[in-house]
Amino acid sequence: MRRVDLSDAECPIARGAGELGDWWSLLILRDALDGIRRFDEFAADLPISPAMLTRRLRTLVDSGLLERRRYSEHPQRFEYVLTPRGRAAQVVVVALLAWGNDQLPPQERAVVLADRDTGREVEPVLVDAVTGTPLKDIRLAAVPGPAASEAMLDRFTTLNARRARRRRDRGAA
Amino acid sequence: MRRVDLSDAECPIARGAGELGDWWSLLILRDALDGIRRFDEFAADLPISPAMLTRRLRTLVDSGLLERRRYSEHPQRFEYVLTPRGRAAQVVVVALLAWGNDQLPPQERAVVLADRDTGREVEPVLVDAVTGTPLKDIRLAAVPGPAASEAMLDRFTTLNARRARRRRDRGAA
DNA sequence: AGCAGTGACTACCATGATGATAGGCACGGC
DNA sequence: GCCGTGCCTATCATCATGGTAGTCACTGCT
Repeated sequence: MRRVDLSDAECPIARGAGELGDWWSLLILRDALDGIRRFDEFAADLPISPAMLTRRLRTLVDSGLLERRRYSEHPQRFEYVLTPRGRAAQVVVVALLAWGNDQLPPQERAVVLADRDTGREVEPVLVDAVTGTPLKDIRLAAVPGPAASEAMLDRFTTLNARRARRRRDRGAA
Repeated sequence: MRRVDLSDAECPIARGAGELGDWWSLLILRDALDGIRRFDEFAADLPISPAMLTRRLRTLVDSGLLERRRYSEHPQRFEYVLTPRGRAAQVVVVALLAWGNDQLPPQERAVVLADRDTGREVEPVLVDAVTGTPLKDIRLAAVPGPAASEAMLDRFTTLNARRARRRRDRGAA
């Protein structure tokens, strides 16, 4: 599928987009998080052709999000279970859900999240881990981290220059 | 691009995957959130061909994430700025970043988030808006919401039956 | 022994998306 | 009148997608 390779991109968003940035992968991940494991279970839940499903499962296994595990010896049967990395990708799936639900009044939501133990509905928000402030209330900016390369630093220099120029232009106008 | 149409899917994850589920859209969105607006700015920042960029910008405008705005009359010049819905999609981009950074020790991160006003680093986590509990500490389940259709209810019935069966099997083994 | 059924695929193929290159077009400045 | 800039569009080979049909290794029923 990939014509452009993002797997070794420096930016984590680009890498993430490379791994999760196609709808079948996201949908399969959603199903896996819902407890679906077997080929025919995925096939029954998604409007996907078997050929496509085989391909997608393989790429997800290759990128370490799913593990192909034999659950029966005779005949050989396999199931696909989430790896820790795959389970961690729940943030992304939940973010997608939150984004979709945010635009709907509560009565119009077809899917919501709940605590499996207490049954109480859960409403996901992104906050800063340190202060607890919702990220919506912060003017957020991506900045270079400790491991940023020269090219990455240049990119941010350019971005900042552009921001400053636009501020000036608005001020002058 | 779409061979399967997810735009009117009931599940918000599927709808979201339909709109953001390809890597160029995610990357363009990232750039837009970084303040990039113009065709050639996008083109300079991404290894994308002009034809592809035109197509992607158009689909993002069509799905209401970007707005094509004229900023110069003579000659006509356009820029692409985020709509409110597009800005809201920041959750997804930030989740992608958080997922990628989570797997790296802090010194190896090339991009991090910061508060633009205070300059302090921000570490994004998903929590429940009501209790403030991090979602990682909750056994989460998707459940049908008020607007769930018959088909959606059936899907969850099947999922629950499967979960119960597996619990029994494990108990019996 | 024969046969339908299940689970998990693979082969094949038409069609459509992608990405590269090249070109267009409207203007402004020299 | 010509060059450069900004923003695209045209064309086209190649690759990915999605649909249909078939395979293969069993199991269990008759």
